[in-house]
Formats: sequence, C-alpha cells, structure tokens
Amino acid sequence: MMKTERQESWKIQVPFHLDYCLNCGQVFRWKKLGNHWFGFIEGHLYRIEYEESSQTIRALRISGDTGRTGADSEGESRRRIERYFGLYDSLSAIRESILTNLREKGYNWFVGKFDDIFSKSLGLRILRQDVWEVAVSFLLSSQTNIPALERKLDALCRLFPQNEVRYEGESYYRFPKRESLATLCEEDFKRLGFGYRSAWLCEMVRRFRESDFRSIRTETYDRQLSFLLSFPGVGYKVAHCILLFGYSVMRAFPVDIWISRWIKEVFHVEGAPDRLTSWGQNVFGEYSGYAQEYIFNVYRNLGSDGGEI
DNA sequence: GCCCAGGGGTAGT
DNA sequence: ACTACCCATGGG
Repeated sequence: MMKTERQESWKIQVPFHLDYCLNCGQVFRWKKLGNHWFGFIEGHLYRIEYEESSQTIRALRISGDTGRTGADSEGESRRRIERYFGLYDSLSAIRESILTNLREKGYNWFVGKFDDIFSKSLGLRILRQDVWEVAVSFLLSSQTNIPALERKLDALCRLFPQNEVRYEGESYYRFPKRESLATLCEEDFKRLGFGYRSAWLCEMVRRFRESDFRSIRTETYDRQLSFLLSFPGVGYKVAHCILLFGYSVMRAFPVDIWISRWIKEVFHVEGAPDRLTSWGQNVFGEYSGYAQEYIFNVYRNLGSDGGEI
C-alpha cells in the first residue's frame, strides 16, 4: 500500500480528556505508546495525542482505508476525529440537563455529588464508533473483565493478516468485516478462548446485515432495542452498550456489575438490569448514557470508593 | 483451589 | 416478574 501519511494539529475550545475517552470501557483496541494513542477511525490508522496545556490535538494519519486512493483533503482528519470523539457534544448542556433532571425527580441531595463526578471525569465523551465492532465487542464482553476482552478482540483481529498495518515496529489490525468472520466457524472461536460466546458470535455473524444495522438508526428507541435483543447473547446490558456506543442513543443506560453495585451503595436500589436501566433513565434523563459513563469512570477507573460519592 | 469479570439463557416459582 | 443456577475461560 502506498504511504499517505498526513499530520494535522489544531486547537480546540471545549473540554476534552483523551485518556478518559479511550480508557473507560467503551472501546477496547486503542493502544497507548508514550503520549501517543494508536487506533483506527473509519478504517484509517491514526496516531493521536492531546496536549492539555495548549488544548491542542495532534493527529498523524498513518494509513488510508484499503481500496482508497490519494490523500485526504486538508481538514478531513480534523472533521473525522472531532466527530469520532464526540467533540460536537456540548458537555455543559449535558451537565445542565442531568442536574435539572435530578432536581425535577426529587434527587436534590445528589445534585452536588453528581457535579463532583462530572468534574472529576470532565472531558470524557461518548465516541461515535462503528456499529459492527461495537456489537461484536460487547457480545464477547459477557462475564469477561476488560483486559481479557482486549486480549480476545486482539486475538480475533490477528486472524486476518490482510488487515495488518505496520508502523515503527508495531502491528495494528483493522477490525475484520462481517464477511471475514463469516469464513470462521464455532470451533475457530472456541480455539480463541471465547467459550460459550462462540455460538452467539456465529449467529451474529450469520444474521448481521449491514442494511439492518443502518436502517435501525432511524427507528424508535423501542424498535431499536427489540431488534438488538433478538440476537442470542444480547440482553439488556449489551443492547444498551450497542445503543450508546454504536448508535449514539444518549439515553441508553447500560447496567453492568459495577453500575449495579454503585446504585445499590448510593441509592439503596436493587434489581435486574432491565429494571435498573429504567431507573437510571428516569433519574438522569435524556443524557443518562453520559451520566452512566461518568459514573463508571469515576467509580471503576478513578478508584473513588462508592461511599464517598 | 477459589473468586471474579462492563451477562445471558433457562427453568422453576 | 423474580430467582437460582449454569454456562467457558483467564487472571489474581
């Protein structure tokens, strides 16, 4: 492939925290070397860094998509990256929406506490990821901690050397398309250590149709949810991860073991994921997905003990 | 060995 | 609707 590297850097005017965005359990295949993050956006391998003091993003586009020719026009990487990292989301408006909803629902005692959580994770943004990769990633996330999930996805990607991009002695892999995974069988997945999730993945590969996943974007929330729940291995938690991270449905509220614990500790509310999802959407409002990610990042990643939040 | 992990499916109440 | 139990695997 012809090398078509291009560097762009620019100053942004909104809060942004690159590490939080890439290290909060919404995406699993970005790698950090020094201050640089390496990963794919729309099939292009990028090296990205963010300098907090000058609010500057520096992005090196290392390789173009396969089948594409020629270099991007000036500013194409910038638009692509700003979209991918959700820089068009107004965090101040999202914060106001959540705080207002908390007051309206009678949780005044929690308003200041949520504001603390929001400040601690400020700059975390919901990414605009590829739906197929999100769907496969979270299908495999069942009963799997994040490091183990990263290893699973890495092993899966390494089965397809045609997707490899080499840069400075390291190898990076584009996520395999459905057609590529369709050449594998359940036994192949089991050999990768996917266990009982292997059959689910086979079925998702078989039933996934690009057109279905595209047309569902414009459907109502209820129809989107029932469509995703129709896949074996996709329950409420995984479906809401796909809605939030793949479809940018900001009121999606995934309830995993951590969020479940946190709700119990802070609000003394318990229940199955579907019930706690409804609870979270009611308490946090139309941006409950953002609230969930900020809570997850503070509670799970930043190590604050739940009792102090 | 034991416990846990960004859960889901199923059978029994 | 709620609960109990099982499901494979890897890491601490």
